[in-house]
Amino acid sequence: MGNETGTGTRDLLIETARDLFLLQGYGATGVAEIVRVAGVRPGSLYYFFPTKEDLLIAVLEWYRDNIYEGLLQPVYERIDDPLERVFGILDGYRQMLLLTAYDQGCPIGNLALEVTNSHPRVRELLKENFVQWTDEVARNLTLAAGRLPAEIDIPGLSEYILSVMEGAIMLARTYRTIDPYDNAIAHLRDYVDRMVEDGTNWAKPSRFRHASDGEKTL
Amino acid sequence: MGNETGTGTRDLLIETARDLFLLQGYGATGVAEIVRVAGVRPGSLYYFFPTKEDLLIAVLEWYRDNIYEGLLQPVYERIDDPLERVFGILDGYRQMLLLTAYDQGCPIGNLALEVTNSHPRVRELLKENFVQWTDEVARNLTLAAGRLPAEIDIPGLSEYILSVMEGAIMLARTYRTIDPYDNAIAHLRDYVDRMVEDGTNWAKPSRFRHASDGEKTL
DNA sequence: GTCTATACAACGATAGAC
DNA sequence: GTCTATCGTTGTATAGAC
Repeated sequence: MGNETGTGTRDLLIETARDLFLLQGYGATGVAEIVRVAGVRPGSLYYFFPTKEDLLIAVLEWYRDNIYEGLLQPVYERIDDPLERVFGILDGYRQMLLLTAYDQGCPIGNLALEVTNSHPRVRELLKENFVQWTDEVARNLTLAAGRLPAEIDIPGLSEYILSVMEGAIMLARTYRTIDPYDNAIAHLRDYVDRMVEDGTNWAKPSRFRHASDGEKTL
Repeated sequence: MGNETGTGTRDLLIETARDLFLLQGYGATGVAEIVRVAGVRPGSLYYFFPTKEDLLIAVLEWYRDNIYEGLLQPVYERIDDPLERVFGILDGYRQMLLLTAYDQGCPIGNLALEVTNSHPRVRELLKENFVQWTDEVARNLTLAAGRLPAEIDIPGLSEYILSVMEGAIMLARTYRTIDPYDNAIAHLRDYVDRMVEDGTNWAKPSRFRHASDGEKTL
């Protein structure tokens, strides 16, 4: 096909590299393989991306710019409750693990551990992706703030949720079973439930506590 | 130097590879670099390890066989309380992040995400290392069982703690700041505190709850 | 913007003398 | 068990015609 700007080829290369990086990692994916799978010649790739790292940067920018379509929208279509939307996002990663037989985890998490000692711009984009994720979770938690304790540190809790998810994916992929992921999310749910039921929370060495029972069908 | 069994060279190669894999990853570390840093010739390396992957396996076996000396002993020397020993282990990773300026995370976690789609024996050893870690945490939690709710699922909680730690290391290394790690451990502490103070826990959809106050200076 | 052809270094691994 | 020398492949990246 080919259009006047060559955008089609550029996007094709980004999407091909994205998929291969996700499956095999950045270092294990060769430029030759990318152009072969994309059906493009090396000259075209290096026309758009002077180095392989520039292609990685474009992939990370793609993830950053497509979080809604790829991650949030499918969940938000099914779920309205903001707190359940957070757990819906987590369930999305669970489905990915099952569908790919643990071959694919979190794209950003994989790259984070592999290339974090790399070029500054890459780390910057990894951070941007993580921050975008936690900001979205925080937005949902804010919408659910009525059910959560007033003094809750929503950004901190959001970041904690990301930590749990990334670690749980790591274990599930290593064990080749969903159990560690389900276990981790169940504990996370238990933790949030305690906050909801409790009216207290926060991880700082706060030790103020008061009984306040009550059933909750979160 | 050189002894009759060549064990010295073998161990030297394992330790050199271990350090380089930790700093740069498995794929990014070349065999040529390993032998150069170790001051050994390629012929010697391939005498002991037919392939690079065999060397990786030896490194993972090293971690498995040295968890006490490298990880537990320094903590257990300072801390006696079993529950605090768990948080002491977590603090060890915190010190490593700070001392290496976020260049080094968890050796097993790094390799887990990088080579988990690799040879079965490698994944098996990654799992052995994780299980050994969670078993040790579970042992400590069992010793502290008097303070924890009776119905607690100790293996599940131990695995959850590992998930939190691995994810938190990932974020701290990406952000190049200790904040995400401290935030995650603080939330974990809060969660455990709630169990200790509460007398209830467990992440299954159990919703039985009963008040039981009491101060606790964990 | 895309093509063919290829440069040049690094890769894992091996051969064979000692 | 260790040495030197090197094989064959793949890696990223480039040159220059079209």
